[in-house]
Amino acid sequence: MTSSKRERTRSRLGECALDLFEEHGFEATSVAQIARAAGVTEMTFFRYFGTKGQAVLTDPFDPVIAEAVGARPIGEAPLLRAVRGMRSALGGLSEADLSTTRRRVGVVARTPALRAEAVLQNEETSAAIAGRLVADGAEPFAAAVAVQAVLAALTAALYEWAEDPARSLTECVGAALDVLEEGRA
Amino acid sequence: MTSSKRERTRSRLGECALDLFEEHGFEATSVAQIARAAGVTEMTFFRYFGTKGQAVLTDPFDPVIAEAVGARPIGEAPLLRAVRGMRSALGGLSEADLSTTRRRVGVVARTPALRAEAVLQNEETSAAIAGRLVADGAEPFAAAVAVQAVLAALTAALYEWAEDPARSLTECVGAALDVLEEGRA
DNA sequence: CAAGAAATGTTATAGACTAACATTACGTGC
DNA sequence: GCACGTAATGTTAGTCTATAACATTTCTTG
Repeated sequence: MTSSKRERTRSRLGECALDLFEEHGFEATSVAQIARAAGVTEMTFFRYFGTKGQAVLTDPFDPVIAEAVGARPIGEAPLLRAVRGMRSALGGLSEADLSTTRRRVGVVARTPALRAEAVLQNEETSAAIAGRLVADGAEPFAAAVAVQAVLAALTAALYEWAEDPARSLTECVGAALDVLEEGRA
Repeated sequence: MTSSKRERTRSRLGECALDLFEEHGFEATSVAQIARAAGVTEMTFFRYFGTKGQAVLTDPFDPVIAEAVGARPIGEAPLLRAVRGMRSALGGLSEADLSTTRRRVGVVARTPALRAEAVLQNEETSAAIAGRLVADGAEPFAAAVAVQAVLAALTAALYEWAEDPARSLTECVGAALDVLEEGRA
């Protein structure tokens, strides 16, 4: 009722894609297979996802982070603001509802083509956050560098989290951000 | 004698690809066009470059950096060691012989698919540098995070350098590394 | 239940890449 | 300089991602 047909088809495609990618690997599963598993046509798949990879590259973090970074005091240096904003953003996420995210990130972590495609996703997040910093007076290039560095650290943390079942998300991300924050002179 | 046939064909393909990418854009030029311009077959192109993008993704920096990072004192924190090693590595490059590199980076900077593919190149560099840090006692995850952050900053600097003809390479890279090292804006 | 809109299907096409096999060009010893 | 082995290139055929134009079905709402 609350979910339209469109939403249901989309999530069904996403789930089938994730299942197949985990079972056979990303490269070894074709869009036709995914579509068939979801009961639709190849064409329909591409109406929902621009590329095969985007079926697992939907990032739930992106919207949250920019806001948290913006909430940090304006006086802080861009790098610190980005680091600390991200830390608080991820602290608020419950580990529970992240299980499928973990599966998705795991597939990405194991697939070169997906790791590559993921940076395009990151660029959008990056631009949003950097824009926020610039609006508060930061120099554009410095802001861009700071944000990209922090996102690189976050990405490394996500891949670590997805592949080591023993570590929690906040643990991995926290450790990664520590490297950036403490490594300063 | 100085250059085998293989080497000549390879560089001819690379030059033709760069020319065509600059003139028509990466997406709008087909491998068939590149091959024809270089006087060979599509098939031959793929014998030299695994993908269309690799024709312009040959990175001359990768070999140099790992060594320079390794040369930094072992006591430094991973992030600082990576930052300072990279700074000294690029200081030794002459701005003169980097003109085609600048053209290549420019094409990459303007093309999403190439920016994405470039990270796979970066991963190899990253692994080499991180390996060096780990061999000197750094914790693996911290080393990986530090190196990836520094490479993200370097990449941002390279894109800036390629697109702003007024700025020098050392200037761009130096400014980017300053952000990581001092956090200043 | 009709009528418009949203979702899906059909067909056709371009282009990146792969594989198996045939052919030409190269360089090295004699 | 010539034969011979090998490296380089060509040929052909195919798979798969992605796009476009057009037809058809399925929802939804008055």
